[in-house]
Amino acid sequence: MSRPQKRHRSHSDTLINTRQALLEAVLELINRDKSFDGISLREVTREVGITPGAFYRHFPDMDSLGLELVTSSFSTLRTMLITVRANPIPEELIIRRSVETFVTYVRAHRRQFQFISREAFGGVAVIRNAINDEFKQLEIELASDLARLVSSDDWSEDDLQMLASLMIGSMIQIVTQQLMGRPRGEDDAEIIQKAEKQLRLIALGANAWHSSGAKNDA
Amino acid sequence: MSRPQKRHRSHSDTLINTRQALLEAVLELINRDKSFDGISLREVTREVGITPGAFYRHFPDMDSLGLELVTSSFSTLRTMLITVRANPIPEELIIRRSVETFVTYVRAHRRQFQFISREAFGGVAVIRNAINDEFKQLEIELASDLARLVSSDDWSEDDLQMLASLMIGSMIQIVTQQLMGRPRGEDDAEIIQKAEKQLRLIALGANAWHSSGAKNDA
DNA sequence: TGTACATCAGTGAACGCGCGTTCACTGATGTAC
DNA sequence: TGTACATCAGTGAACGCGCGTTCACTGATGTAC
Repeated sequence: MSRPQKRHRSHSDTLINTRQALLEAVLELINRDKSFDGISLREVTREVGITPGAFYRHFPDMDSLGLELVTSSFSTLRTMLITVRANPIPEELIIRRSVETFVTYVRAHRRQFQFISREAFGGVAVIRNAINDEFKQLEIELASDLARLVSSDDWSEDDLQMLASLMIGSMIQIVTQQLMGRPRGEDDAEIIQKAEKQLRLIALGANAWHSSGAKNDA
Repeated sequence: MSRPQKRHRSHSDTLINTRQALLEAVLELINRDKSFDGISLREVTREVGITPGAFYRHFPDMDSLGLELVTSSFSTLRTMLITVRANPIPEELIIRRSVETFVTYVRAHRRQFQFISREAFGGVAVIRNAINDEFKQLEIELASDLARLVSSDDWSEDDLQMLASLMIGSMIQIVTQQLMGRPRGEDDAEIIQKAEKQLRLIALGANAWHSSGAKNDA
């Protein structure tokens, strides 16, 4: 735990560092079972080791800090998705490898994913909405990826959107289940296996979808 | 909004009523975009119109009140699931009717479902864990229901559990999407259609599952 | 029916505490000459 | 290279406020006789 600063820091030292430390302090406090809603500005500065007033050199208020955390966390999430897609994988293994990458990545960036999954439904409207806008965006991107993968005249735009939403939804479910388990989970293997099965079942459903006429009798 | 009491209430009047009012006040405050974590005892008593000290006549602390809210909300949820299963429905319509019932029920009990979906991933560990225990229980119940529906030697216990978890997960996803939309949503029809499609796709996947050998190559 | 008494939900004042925000300040750094 | 000055992250004290919890109390009700 950090002690109060006894001397003034140089500003080239800290202009970037303190700002970063404030962001990370919030992640740390969320990791210790707080809601963003329940974290005080003073707690955050205490964690970093600066006086409360110094907070205002970096952010106008806590909400602004929270919004920046949303942006940077989703940037991490996007990096992961690019990683997943970049590796050319034999079709046979695409689901398993994707799930493995995903679960590994979540474990490596535990606190950011914890922030997103906790605040996606949380009490601070401005942050909740920002997170859900980002998820909507991910769904749109995934839908356009899927359009390239399937023979697209079998799928309406609406149905692709629906499928993308189901997949992102399952992904969210997997993360939250992983994060809910005990911190240093070695039962990752179990989660991977379950998630893989669920995605495989969805893939089977998608396969059957375009040939079943199910899309037309709604 | 309630005004402060000017007279003492009789205790037969209130023994039950004030207690109920405290529970509902928390739901109301959550509906106004707070996290349980960010709601103060004084806010709750102010909402009800009693002095802060009177809170302790009904609950030892806020956490106890929260846990009771979990219990009563899940009792509402179970009642709904019984409603869904009770009506004998032609197989053809089972998904559509279930989704319709579900969405209607969620709208009618908006605040309780809002509480569950917000606090399921929220910052108060004791409440988050209580909610997730309840969800686990629902999955087990659903899995045993499914065991009766499918020819059960085609499905391992593990896979039934996996399917139940996927279905409950989709359900949660549907609720949160519905609650995220604007309060008096007339776009319920749109949500119903999307949710129905997603569950139909999962059903197709489940159908393909036992005949595909997918369950064996994990 | 009338009276004395026990029960107990709610009162209101008090407490010490942590909160967000403000402000004049300090002192290390980078820059201009 | 040495000096004077501007910049600005962080200080520390102060403010008024809402918080959770305690406690002796009040007064409406139900009950025993």
